[in-house]
Amino acid sequence: MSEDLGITVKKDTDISEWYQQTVIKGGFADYTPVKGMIVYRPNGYRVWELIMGEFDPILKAHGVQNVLFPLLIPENLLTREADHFAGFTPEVFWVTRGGDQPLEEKLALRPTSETIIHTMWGKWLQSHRDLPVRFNQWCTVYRHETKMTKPFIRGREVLWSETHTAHATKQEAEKETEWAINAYGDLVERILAVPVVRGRKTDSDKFAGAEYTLGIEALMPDGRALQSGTSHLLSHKFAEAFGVKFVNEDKKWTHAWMTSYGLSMRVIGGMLMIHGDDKGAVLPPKVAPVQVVIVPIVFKEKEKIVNDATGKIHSELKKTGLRVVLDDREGYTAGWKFNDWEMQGVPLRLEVGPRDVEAKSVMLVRRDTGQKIKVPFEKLKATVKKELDRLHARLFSKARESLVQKTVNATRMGEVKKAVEDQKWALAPYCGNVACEAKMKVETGAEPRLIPFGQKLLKDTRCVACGEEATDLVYWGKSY
RNA sequence: GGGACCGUGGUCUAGUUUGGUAUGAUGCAGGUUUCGGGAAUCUGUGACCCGAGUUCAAAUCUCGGCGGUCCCA
Repeated sequence: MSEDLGITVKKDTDISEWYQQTVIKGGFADYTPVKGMIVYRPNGYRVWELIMGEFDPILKAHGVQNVLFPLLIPENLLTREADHFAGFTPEVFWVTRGGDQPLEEKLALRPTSETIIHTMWGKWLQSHRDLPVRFNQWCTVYRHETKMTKPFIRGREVLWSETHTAHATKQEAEKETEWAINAYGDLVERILAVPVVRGRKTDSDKFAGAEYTLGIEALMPDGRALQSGTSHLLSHKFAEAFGVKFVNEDKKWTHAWMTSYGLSMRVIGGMLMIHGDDKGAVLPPKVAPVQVVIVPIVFKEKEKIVNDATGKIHSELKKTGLRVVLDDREGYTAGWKFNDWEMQGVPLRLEVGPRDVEAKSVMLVRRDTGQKIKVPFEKLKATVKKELDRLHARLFSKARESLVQKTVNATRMGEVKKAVEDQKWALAPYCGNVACEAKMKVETGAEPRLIPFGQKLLKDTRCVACGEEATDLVYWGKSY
């Protein structure tokens, strides 16, 4: 066996290198000649398709309609809402030429689509009867990132779902904002087995132009937080800038209350980083392109009985709706195939050789634990289902334990600093003063990630940075 | 925004200091033989990121570009 065929570094030793190899060798993505833009290879894109497949019906059931707006946004629209433009302008890609001719007006590759969607709503919306309206698009957005890029985690081209809504009342819009962040949190936990904390971003970290931003954050094995979905209460600012108005029941023209929320393929990166091991990816069954792989162990003289058995198992399992592959490739040994599928993260493997066929059973192997279970033919379907569920549950509980174990309650700056050094994050009180965030960054290396929902501050709690009366508990940590 | 490192067949890699025929592995194609954790063997295949400069001669030295990785703000 050659050691450098698979993943050549241990996850604990060098997570950056490990992640890169896991993504590339697992067939999820690869670099392209375009800086910061990756290609989603079949394994990676299929994961995204499965995420879309799970989430799109949830959006539709909530009254969201799918649309597709133009990729290019004229400069004058992007600049119309001042905070929004100030926030995004440093990283906008501009199209300035058409063929040989310079364009009269620069066109931005959308960094996000509020400006173009609200423009059209300004034209279309007239009555309170038109509200609420909810548009979603599964699309790409573009940001000229100057920081280091990382496949799925940060790139210049991002695949995502962006949803935009307009409502008649602020209460409704606020409710929408909360609905979205909980929908994201539930989705990520249910299908990616990634536990998240939910809460509000501090003011310095909110979406450019929003009244406030809600977010979900997952914690990576190296103690960095990964923002995995955001939901913004835009209130009236955009409505005013783009003239999104309607006639209310009192016959008065009123601005609509807007929200927007987004979930990107970043969650795929987080999922890979959290669950993977030294052999590569470990995929939760709900998003695994292949859930079960059957590997025949073929011997010359017993070839036929093994092939008959695996063929039968394959077609039986397919009938149950599972995504199952029979690896009958010739010229590869069984051991080679094991490693190949493990690298890709396939949750369950069924080994079928002459010994198994004679015993009327198969050997089922769990990707997460390596555990081998001898399963009689007649119990196979039920056992496969059960083990897939168990695998998902174990991935989630392991990740949740890690989240709990890496969360430190702190009241002093030194404790936050220590937490960051230990590759953890800290929950510590904060007074709401932006100067304290800057101080924390310098002294501890940590940024405020989220103000979790449902935290009750004891009276007289002091800000971890300045010692003044605190207003919120905040997760502090490094981030991706 | 600042800094460091790197770029050789599809992949990994030797060679770069000291300029001169490019090393090995793996992969890939076709055979033979195998198959319970990356098997063996034979034949074939395939590379110095791009551009300019220095030189009789550049993978090697210089400059620029492109791309990648990491660290700090």
